[in-house]
Amino acid sequence: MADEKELRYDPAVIEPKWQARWAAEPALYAAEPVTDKPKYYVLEMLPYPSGQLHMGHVRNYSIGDALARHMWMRGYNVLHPMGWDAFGLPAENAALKNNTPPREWTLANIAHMKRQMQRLGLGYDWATEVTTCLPDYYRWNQWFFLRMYEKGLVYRRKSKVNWCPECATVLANEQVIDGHCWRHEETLVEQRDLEQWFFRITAYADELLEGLDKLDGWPEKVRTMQRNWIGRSEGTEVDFTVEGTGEKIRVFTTRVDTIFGATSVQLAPEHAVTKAFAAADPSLKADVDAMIDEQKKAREAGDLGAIEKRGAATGRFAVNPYNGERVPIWVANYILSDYGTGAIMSVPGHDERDFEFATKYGLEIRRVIAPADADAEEPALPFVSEDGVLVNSGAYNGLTCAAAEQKLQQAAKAGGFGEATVTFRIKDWGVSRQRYWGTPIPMIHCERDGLVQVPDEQLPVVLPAQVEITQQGGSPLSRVPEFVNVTCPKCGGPARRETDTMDTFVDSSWYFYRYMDAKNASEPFSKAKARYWFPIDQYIGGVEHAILHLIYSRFWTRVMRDLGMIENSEPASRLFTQGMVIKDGAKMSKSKGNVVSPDDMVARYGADATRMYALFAAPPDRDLDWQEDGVAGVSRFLGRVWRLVAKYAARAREGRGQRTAQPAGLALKLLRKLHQTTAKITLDFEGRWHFNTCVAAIMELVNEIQGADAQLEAGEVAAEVLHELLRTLVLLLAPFAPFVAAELWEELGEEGAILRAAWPTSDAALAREDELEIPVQINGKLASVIRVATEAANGEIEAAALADEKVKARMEGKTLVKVIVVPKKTVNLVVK
RNA sequence: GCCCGGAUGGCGAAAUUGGCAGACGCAGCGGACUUAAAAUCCGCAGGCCGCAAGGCCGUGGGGGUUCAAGUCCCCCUCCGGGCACCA
Repeated sequence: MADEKELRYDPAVIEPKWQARWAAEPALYAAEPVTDKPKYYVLEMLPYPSGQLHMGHVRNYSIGDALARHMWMRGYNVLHPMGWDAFGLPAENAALKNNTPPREWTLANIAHMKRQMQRLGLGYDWATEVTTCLPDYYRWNQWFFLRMYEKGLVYRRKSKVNWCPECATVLANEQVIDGHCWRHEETLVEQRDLEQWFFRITAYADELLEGLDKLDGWPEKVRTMQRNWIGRSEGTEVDFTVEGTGEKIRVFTTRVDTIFGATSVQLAPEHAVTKAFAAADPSLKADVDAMIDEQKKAREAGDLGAIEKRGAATGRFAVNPYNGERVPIWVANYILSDYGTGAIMSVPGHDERDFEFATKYGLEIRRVIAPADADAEEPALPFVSEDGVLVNSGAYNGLTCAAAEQKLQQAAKAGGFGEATVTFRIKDWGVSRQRYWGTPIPMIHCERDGLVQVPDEQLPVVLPAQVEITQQGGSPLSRVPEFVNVTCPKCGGPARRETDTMDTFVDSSWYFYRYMDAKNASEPFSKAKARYWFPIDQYIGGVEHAILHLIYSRFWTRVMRDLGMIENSEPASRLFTQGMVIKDGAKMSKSKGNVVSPDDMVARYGADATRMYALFAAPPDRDLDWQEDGVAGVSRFLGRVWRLVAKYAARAREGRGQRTAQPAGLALKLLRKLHQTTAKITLDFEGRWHFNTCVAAIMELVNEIQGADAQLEAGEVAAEVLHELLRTLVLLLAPFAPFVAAELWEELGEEGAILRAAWPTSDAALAREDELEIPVQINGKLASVIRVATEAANGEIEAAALADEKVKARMEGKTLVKVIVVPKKTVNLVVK
């Protein structure tokens, strides 16, 4: 590299060179088998193979790769895998558009994106690659489905489901955002009644909620979102009896202590009792139909709250089981049939909404809760409080709300007209999809035997290759007779195969368990490996999966635990959600035309500069504003590193080995900066993750070394010092710019891969400054700066401050009132 | 409406515990090198006043606590995200 030409930093030369070397040496990035070594599992969310990496991916993977490389250098056994969330609708759309089979399209995209990742120098263990659309993976989806079916965690039922006309399939609740399809932001989701397969995620609702409290390595934001989504609500169900018919209306309430104040019962428009009443009353039916329509429209618009509250009296009455009182039954347009029991008791005295409704329709408003403090003035109604005592409530008068709730629940239970209960907002996970490109559901419909499981030995149920993809309703698989027509495994008679496929979120709910044992043909993964590798130490991805993928994964992990396959209850002990990549103030998107292609960046500035910029431009948890000039700046910086190392590499090599002499002068100054930088970066990797300032710190270090170039040229610094400086600099750079680090490592004459070199340690004694600059303030305003010994006593600092010329000048004619010395920080002179 | 973030130079940002606001980089300006340009290197650079020394102002706005506030407390504005008739 002595020759002039090679002094130029050219990523287009070195990056392909190392890319080829790494490809030829896959063991470099491979995890070791289960050992005594401490393990570190760092995982980035696997991408959907759309065909192109975008900057959000680059950012996500640059963070994960930096961490993985750092942990490798810290001596951990690191698992750092990558895979493909490869089922899903875009492949079918592409098939319609280009007449390419989904499988071909998907696999070609994967091949391309894998090359992009390799070009970026991301250190993945490709031997563990998982591709969810291949039978060796999705057979285990089927296997899990059957195990869950056996445990009653899978069931089939007809119900109201979300239907996206654009996708021509059903969506899970989690995939409906404000009434719109999560994939088609413009498309309103319709409600349809369909027979569907469900996973009983609600069986784990309580546990999923409680687990959040212990997930302190997860962002509070994500935990809050999940808590809201699960929406646990403790309350009481109580049966009111319809006068005349004796029919029961079960209401759900969180405030059974206010039940003596119930002055009406209100039904959802779609409640079964409503339907019965409406059938006998044409004018009521018209009202109810209008309300159903209203709710449907509001639901589709994603704003149920926008409906103006209204109701219709049914003319019927219901009896309160606690006091035998008869109250009118109403139908109201804000009561939802799918929450609680679809019926409520209305207590206008102690609930804002009920108060509003009762006022509108002239229903009775009654006080049944008084303030706990008997001397307090009677508050105006509605009085919404749980810190009161009951009044006008018969035998329960005088009890606190909490005590009354208990007694009332006991009475309901004893009287057989109700019980304490818990209601959740979360619903079971609808997993049926009427699409082709997904995991076939391994069930068979037999006329004689009903639902029959596909026997394990017949797995996988393979997706047929030749299928006509259309936009018409019904699964494309239902039009493949060879697929549909089977013999019943039980009776051997003719039977029909299930033609729905599974939601692709099934694939991503457990893929991270497969990596550690990706080739296992006899089980999803080995239990021993799971015990070693799980939970994931650090999971990294976008916050957009806070509810979808991350709640399904937590559910699935618990299911596997209860199947005896793993011992952990949570998939990941730490979660990091990186910010979005934006440009010109908006998230990058094709429609906004502000997309920056990673390929372009790599071609122009190299992978190192692109990745390092992604880490440098903002802290990883914040949004990042992409500015191409910034990438150019990072590229220039790498060029400076390159020239610096190249210039002194020969001399540094002469100084290989342990530095012995106690450094002084310039050597001390430079080594001090080096050890300070090492300490700072090491600390950041341990949790704070401000990689932007890590890069800045390396830049400062390089500035300092380069600033002494003339003295270095003059040989003022010993070869061993030069060696330590450059060698450590390259090590510090390695997690952020792996190509240039690898090249310079070799240039410095080091043997072996830099990834296997030990992360540098900081010598605290060397890093410590022996003199500090201390600002001197007068009345809190900066007056001067003094230099004192680091360990100077307060008295010395004070004396030095008072002796300072500038300070003296400012103190002229003033009286010193008080002196505050903060060691190593500041001196403040309070004067009058 | 409720819950989380956020607001700092022309721009991206930094300030780990309350202790020199603006590190690092971009853009800009000046200089060196060059026939010239690019590249590179050196330097300047929050605003206002000033030839300068220096002074005053300054972290969305208002108030407060403190010797000292970007940082803590109260109120408000704006931006981003999430939730929202949930009984």
